[in-house]
Amino acid sequence: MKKDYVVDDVKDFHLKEILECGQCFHFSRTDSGEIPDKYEYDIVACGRFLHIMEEPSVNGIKLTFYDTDEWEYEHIWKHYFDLESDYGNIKKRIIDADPRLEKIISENPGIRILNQEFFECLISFIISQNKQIPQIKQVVRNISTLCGDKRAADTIRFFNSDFDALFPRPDQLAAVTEDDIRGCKAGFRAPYIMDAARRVASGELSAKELKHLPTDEARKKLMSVKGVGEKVANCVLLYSLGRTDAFPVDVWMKRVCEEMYFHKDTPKDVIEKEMCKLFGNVAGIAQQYLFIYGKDRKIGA
DNA sequence: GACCAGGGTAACT
DNA sequence: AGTTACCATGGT
Repeated sequence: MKKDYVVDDVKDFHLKEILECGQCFHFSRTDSGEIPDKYEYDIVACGRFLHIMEEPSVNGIKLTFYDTDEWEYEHIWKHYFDLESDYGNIKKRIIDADPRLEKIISENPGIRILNQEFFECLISFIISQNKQIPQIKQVVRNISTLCGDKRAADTIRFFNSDFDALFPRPDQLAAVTEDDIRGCKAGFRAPYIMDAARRVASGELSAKELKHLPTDEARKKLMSVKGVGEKVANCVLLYSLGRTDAFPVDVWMKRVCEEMYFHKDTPKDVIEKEMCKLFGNVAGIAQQYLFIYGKDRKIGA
């Protein structure tokens, strides 16, 4: 059994805000919630099962990665949780662009943009179209159970949720049938998922290639997949390819931006363009603070 | 039963 | 180029 790995005095970090702001779908809170400021989550990501705990500490928060060694933290989780980025500086740049964001950021100051695995992110946000977050999570779970690598029982301490498999690799998902995917409650998205899986499995579409392209060209290439439009492409760029200049506009962002900036019904592409102009290279991160702010307050709904 | 959900496509003007 | 019906499924 591996030891646990502890990281102390982490700033600008809150597990609940990071995981439950709609950027990822393969996790579950497992603690009772009875101890103030303590959180435990099971996360399935990066081809691994992780149980993680957050507690308050003197200067920031303390994270415990269970059954994790130093190599795994340094090479996998540090990047996944975006712990290399200076969110103090990022917040400053956002607030410089629009001082009204200071109050909005202060409502969820622990948000970070995860660096997710490309294939899972692509499929997850294809699923996301016209679905609510709890349903997206269910389909992601169903697809994992369908054809992902199974978790060996009792190998990870405190892993309490019923996640029984990893998200499938492209070849695993490409090998099942469209009806199998429909059986996962994917509905009309099933053929989209098959198309994406086959194109990634064949090597026609890859994270490595997309990372070398300018954001506009990478977006265009992603949108050549059936079922991937402007919004889904921007989510993949932001959440898995490190493009913080990508600004996804969903129903909530449309409502929030119309209330704060446009004061009238405005096309989504206009909103995207203007917000990118305002926030530049940190637009996608500004989007995340605005998204959860608007959703929590049901602005415009 | 109508309406909506972290939308996108195809078929219309 | 800009609008509109339709797409499965589950929740209110």
